[in-house]
Amino acid sequence: MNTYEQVVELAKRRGFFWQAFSIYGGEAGFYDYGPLGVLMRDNITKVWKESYLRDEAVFIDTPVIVPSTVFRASGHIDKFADLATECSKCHNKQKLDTVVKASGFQKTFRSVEEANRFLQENVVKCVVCGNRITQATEFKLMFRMPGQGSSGDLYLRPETAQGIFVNFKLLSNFYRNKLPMAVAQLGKGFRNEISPRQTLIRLREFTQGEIEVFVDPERKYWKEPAGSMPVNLNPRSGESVSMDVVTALKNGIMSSNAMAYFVEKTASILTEVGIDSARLRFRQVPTDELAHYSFDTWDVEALLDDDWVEVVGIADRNDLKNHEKASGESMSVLVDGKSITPSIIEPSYGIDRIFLSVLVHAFYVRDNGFKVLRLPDEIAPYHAAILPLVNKDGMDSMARDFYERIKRVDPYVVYDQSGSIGRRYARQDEIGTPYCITFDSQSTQDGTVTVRERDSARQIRVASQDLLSTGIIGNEKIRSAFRSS
RNA sequence: GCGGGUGUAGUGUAGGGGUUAUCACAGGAGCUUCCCAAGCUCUUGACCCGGGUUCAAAUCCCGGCACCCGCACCA
Repeated sequence: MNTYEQVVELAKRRGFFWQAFSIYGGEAGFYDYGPLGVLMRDNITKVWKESYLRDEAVFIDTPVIVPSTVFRASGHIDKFADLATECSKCHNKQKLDTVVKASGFQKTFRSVEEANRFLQENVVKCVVCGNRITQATEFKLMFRMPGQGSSGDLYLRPETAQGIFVNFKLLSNFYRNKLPMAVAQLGKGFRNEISPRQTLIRLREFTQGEIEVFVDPERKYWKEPAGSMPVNLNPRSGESVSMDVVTALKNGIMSSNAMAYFVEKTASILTEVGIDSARLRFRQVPTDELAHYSFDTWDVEALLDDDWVEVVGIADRNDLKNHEKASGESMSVLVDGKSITPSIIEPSYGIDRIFLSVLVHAFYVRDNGFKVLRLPDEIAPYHAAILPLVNKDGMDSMARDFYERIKRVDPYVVYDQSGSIGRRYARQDEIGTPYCITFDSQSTQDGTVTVRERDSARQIRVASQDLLSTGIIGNEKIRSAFRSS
C-alpha cells in the first residue's frame, strides 16, 4: 500500500472520512467527514480564515443555488461543458467520444467546432438507431434544477466566486469604495464530474475557500511580499526554480505584485496547516490549459506519493466586465477621480484536497509498524488525551476530575482509560494527538502529571494546576520542551 | 464515460453450490497492569444490491452500484 492508501484506510477506520451513503452502496464523488475529520477540517479553515482576516479581507456567505442569469453572464453555461451528441432521429444522448469510437474512429476533441468539422468529414452513426450524426453539443458539468427559478433554471454553483462578483457594488460600498479590496467566502461548490475518483480529490460536492482580490488593472498591487521564504516555482516557460517571490517578481516570473504576494501567502498558509514545503510546488498553467475566465493562473500542487495534486489555484481573471455587460450595472469604482473596473486576483483553496494532503504529509510509520500522524498542534483533532496510568489508587478519579476541568479551558481533549497505557498512547499517535497527559502515583502525591509528546515519545512533568490556567498547547513549558526547534 | 480488475465484520483477510463462514487487528465486559499496541476469560460484529439457474447461491450466470488500475475528463 502506498501512503495515500494507508491514509485512506486509517481515515475510514478512525473516523476522519468515509464514502457517503455506503449502506445503500454509496454514490460516486460524495464523502462524509467523520468526527475527527470535522474537527481537523475546521482547524484548517480557521488558520485560513484568520490569515485572511489579518490581511483585511471581509467574509460573506451567499446561496449555493444560483439563477441561470448569473452563469450565463459568467460564461459557465456556455463553456463549462463536455462534448456530447444528440441523435436528430431518435434523440438519444451520448458522449461524443463513445459515438465516435463506436463508428471506428480514435479521436478526441477540444471544441464543438473541431468536433463538428470532424462529423462533417467522417461518417459517424448513432449507436442506438444508426442515423448519421453531424452535430456535437455539450454536456453540462453544473447540477441543474430545470425551470425552478423565477426566470428559468436554477443551478448549484460550481464555484463560490460568482456570489462575490454579483455583490461587487454592495461590497465596494461596505469597503468604502477603496481599492484594492479583498472579499472571501468559504462554502460548498458542486460539479457533476464525469468520473469522480480518489476519495476527496475529485468530489461532486466540495468545500472551497475563495478570495477575490479586486485591484487596479494598471498596477495589480496589494502589498509588499516579505520575500523571506523560497518557494518551488515551475513557470510556463523556463526552468523550475526555488526562489522567493520578490526575486521572481523582479525576474518577470511573476506577472504582478498581487500574484507574487498571494503565492507567498498561500505557501505560508499551507505549510502552517501541515503541508510539507518540499512536497509543494507552484506551477504556472500553460496557456492552452487555462480556464475560460483566466489569462494567468498558478496552480499550487502537493505531492501525494508520485502524483502532483492541485490544492489551490491562483487565477488572474476579470469577471466584472461580464457582469457589467449582462446586468447593465456599473462595476466600477471611483479612485482618485479615475473610474476603474477592477481586475481580480483569485486564490481559490480546495479545502478537501488540502485536508487530504495534510493527512498524507503527516503520515509516517514507526520502526515497530505503528502509524503516526505528525499533525501541527493546532490542526490535530484533539490537543491532548487525559489518561490515568492505571485505573486504581485514585489515579482514575483524579484524571477524570482534571478532564472535566480542562475541558472548560480547552475543549479539544479526550479521556481514555481502557487498555494498557502503551495501547492508549498508540491510539492517540494514530489520530495525531500531540500530547498525552498521564496521572500516575506521583500525581496523587504532588499534583504533577506527565506530558508525553507524540513524535519523540519523550515526557516532561508539569503541575496539573498550570495546565488549567495556560491550556495545553499554549503552555510555555510544553512549548519550549517539544516545539522549540 | 470506455476497457480491465475487485467487492466477505469497523479495518485487513481466508475460503467458497449444502460449513456453526477463517484468521488477525480494532471494539465491549471483567481480571491483571506504575509508562509505550503485555497476558488471561467472556463477548458484539460480515458474504454490495437486484434478478436468474438450482432441491439448495455468499459461491455459478446476468444486470446495477461502488471501489481500484489504464484511457479520457478535471471549466
